[in-house]
Amino acid sequence: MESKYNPTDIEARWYQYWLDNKLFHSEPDGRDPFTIVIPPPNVTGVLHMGHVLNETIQDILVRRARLEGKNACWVPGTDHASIATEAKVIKRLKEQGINKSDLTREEFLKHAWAWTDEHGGIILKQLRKLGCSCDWDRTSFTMDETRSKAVIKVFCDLYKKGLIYRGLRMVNWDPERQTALSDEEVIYHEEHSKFYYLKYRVVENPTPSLPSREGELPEGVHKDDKGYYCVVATTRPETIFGDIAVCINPKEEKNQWLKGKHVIVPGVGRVIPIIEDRYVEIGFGTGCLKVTPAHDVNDYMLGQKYNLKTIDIFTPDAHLNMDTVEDELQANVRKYHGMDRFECRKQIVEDLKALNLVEKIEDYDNKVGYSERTNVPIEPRLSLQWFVKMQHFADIALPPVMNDEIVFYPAKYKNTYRNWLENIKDWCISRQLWWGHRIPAYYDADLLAQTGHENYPDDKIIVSETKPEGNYVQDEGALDTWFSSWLWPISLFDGIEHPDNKEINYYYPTADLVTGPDIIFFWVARMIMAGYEYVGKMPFKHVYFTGIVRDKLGRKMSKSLGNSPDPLDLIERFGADGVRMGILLSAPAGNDILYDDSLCEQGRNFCNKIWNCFRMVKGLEVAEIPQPETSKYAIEWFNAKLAETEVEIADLFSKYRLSEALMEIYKLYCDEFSGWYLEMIKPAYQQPIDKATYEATLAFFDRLLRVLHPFMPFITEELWQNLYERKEGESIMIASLNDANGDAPLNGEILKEVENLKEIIAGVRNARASKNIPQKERLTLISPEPLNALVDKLANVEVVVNGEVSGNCSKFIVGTTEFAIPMDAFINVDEELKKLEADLQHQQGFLRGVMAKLSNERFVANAKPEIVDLERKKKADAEARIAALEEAIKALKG
RNA sequence: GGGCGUUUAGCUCAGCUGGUUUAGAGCAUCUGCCUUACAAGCAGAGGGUCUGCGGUUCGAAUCCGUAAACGCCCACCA
Repeated sequence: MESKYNPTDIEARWYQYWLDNKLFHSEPDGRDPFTIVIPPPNVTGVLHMGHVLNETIQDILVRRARLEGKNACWVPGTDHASIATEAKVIKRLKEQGINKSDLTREEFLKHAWAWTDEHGGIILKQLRKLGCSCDWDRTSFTMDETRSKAVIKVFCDLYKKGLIYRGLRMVNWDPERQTALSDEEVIYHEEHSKFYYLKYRVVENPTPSLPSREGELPEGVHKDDKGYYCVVATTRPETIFGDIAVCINPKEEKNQWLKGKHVIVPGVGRVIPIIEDRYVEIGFGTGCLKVTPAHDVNDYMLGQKYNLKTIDIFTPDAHLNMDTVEDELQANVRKYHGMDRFECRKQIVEDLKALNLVEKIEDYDNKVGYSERTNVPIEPRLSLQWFVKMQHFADIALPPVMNDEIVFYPAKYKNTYRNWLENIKDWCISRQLWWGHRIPAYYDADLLAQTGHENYPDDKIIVSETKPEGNYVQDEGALDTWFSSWLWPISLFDGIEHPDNKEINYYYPTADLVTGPDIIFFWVARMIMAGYEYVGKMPFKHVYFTGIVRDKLGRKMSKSLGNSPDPLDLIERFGADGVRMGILLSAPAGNDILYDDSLCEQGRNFCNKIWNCFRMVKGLEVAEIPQPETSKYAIEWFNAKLAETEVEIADLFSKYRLSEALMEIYKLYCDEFSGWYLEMIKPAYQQPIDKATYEATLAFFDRLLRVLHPFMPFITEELWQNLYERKEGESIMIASLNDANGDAPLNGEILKEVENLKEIIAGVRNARASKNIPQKERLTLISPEPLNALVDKLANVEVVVNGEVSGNCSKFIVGTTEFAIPMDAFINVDEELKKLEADLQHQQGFLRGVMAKLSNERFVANAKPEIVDLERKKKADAEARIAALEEAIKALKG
């Protein structure tokens, strides 16, 4: 065996072995189920560090459950990612010189499926490299037959229940992809923009009393050589073509003079009324708000309230459409026709400046909504869309999380969840896209020709899983991707089409969901809703929210920054086990993780350490010789240590503190097993080991491997297979933790004893280190009491009980016991004194602290008796130590 | 503008209902060692007035209040 672990071949070999033996596959049986459904990655996506974190955690949970004897089932699959995939397909078509608009829906879908087949599933292949133990036989796709049927059935069902409706609403419009988006798909960015103060001339003459003496105008009243005007501040001057009113707050003093007047939209010439509504905030801006009902959510609200007309001045791709402006004004606005909205903004401001209709321009920071997918500013747009009524769903989904039937890790996300559900808005589920589940709504073709979509009567819409007989046309829209995702834990087991089937009854509710907090609304909340609506039960019992993977400077990993390493490359360099350890090591639930390659390096080094432990153990020559007492003792101790750590790890698992569990195991291997146990039982150079010790050591190794296996599946399988003769088909994957645990009682006494021995040994090593005495040189250790022979073995000292302490000695104290190492040739009295005195000072300080408490009557009176007793013991111990130190110092000086 | 979270060693974090030898881990650093499993290693060491201020208490990193910094989520101020 090489002295370095070489993961590449080993990983490929064992993954194939697991596949060949169908060890990932699950069927319902008599065991307890443990189910995880994968958060389906985008079908055409590639593996990034976020996936590595997420999937590693899931694999750890699944593998652990398997070792615990549960029937673990991890269902993989991919998401069709409607808008993202459609964008990629369009981009590719463009590269081939094809425009989407030149294709029919069917032609486009052919291209999309071709793309999906070509790129789909790459990410699932990559998961295998990571070691993920998914049940690949169950691989699903949100647009495969079963999942699609479920989506359509649910749509029809909710429509029948009156929970889905069609309506003309102001929605978030993505002008790039030309589709509606849900509120959740809009991301707001703070932006440095401008506040444009525009002059709206007042048509009527002001009341004669208005101008004050000496030509001074009251606040809010403006006049120039062309007459009176009011000032409207806006961040979006390009929308003035759609202005239909100017709104003031009826209570605002400075704008009283405008009541009942009309003003002229600058540059456009439209005469519009001044309206009054308390919505306008007093004191903000000029107090005059331009009302553009077609292009702003609040303006739309005002428009509805005052029955204003709407003029939509944008095309679906957010270019100016002047055809909607009144004929008599066309001459004024025609030049803007077809302009891009931002280009138009510049132009209109220039033109208004030339007309002296711009009062001023100020810098202004405001929030602008961007499309999550295309990163283009959202245009609020009035359009006919499909919605899910959400109040019902909020009502059924809130209580189980708030009362911890579904447990969130970390719990802080309960707040976020509640906040969203308590302010729930209806969910816009229709998208003007082709790639996705087509909305199963049908319109009578003749009637539609007469009415158009907007005026088509609702009661004539047929919503059906199959196309109705006759001349019907189907709705052009597709459904939001999340409308299929929210069914995922149910539809994976065909629980929508066939409720009560064997699989759904066995695997549902699933055990854990592992996902990022960024999709708590998109996905987690909605799955809970669908779960209760369609199965009547929660979809999962625990939700583990991972953090966001950042680089070591704290920046989010992104393609554009180029700070995201390629996981496959990392696996190549450090091994999958190393990468898994690296990503997990500093990833407590909910905290962002600052990724750095050095973490994977630590993972790789750990693999190497385990590898060498194995080499050492298997390299031992076994002989029929008596077992040394020290080995017997070491075995007894390590048995207790292992049992203690196993309990600790189980506890950490139950709290989902996986990185801490891994750290415990790491220390168990490196410090306890390798650093202490193996040194304790190691035979002298080129000597054989006795059989009993050897067997016990192999058994320990077996247990160690099992407890580590969920974290590092490959190296543990490799070593486990080589530890004993194994039969074909055997695997550590399906070994049982319980078998390995045995029923080792926790021997607390020996654990304490060995900690004490370790301190004594460390004391000797310390003395050696500071005096530069090599390990080979045998020393004498004077002890007031007999010591376990392990001290001799590990510290290379001859223990003399109550030997005479004369001449120069290096002294140290463990607990309250003083030890001395005669070493007159090497001693430096000054240094030794310094050390002892420092210790003495520390002890005295400590004692003062204890005494302060004990001499405080109120402490003695109020504190719990056991606490007081403890302080008394501390006092006694400290005093004993101080006495020992003082004596040692005296002897040294003497 | 609301809400939530964080602030402990150079870095990343534990420290659960206040008391357990005057704060722990891993990494990094420093000092010795190529010691017969492992230099991707071993043995040792240094390093923190627990963000500031105030309070409760016999006793506070821990509970309460307050301030600051950072982060996240939500919200229609043009």
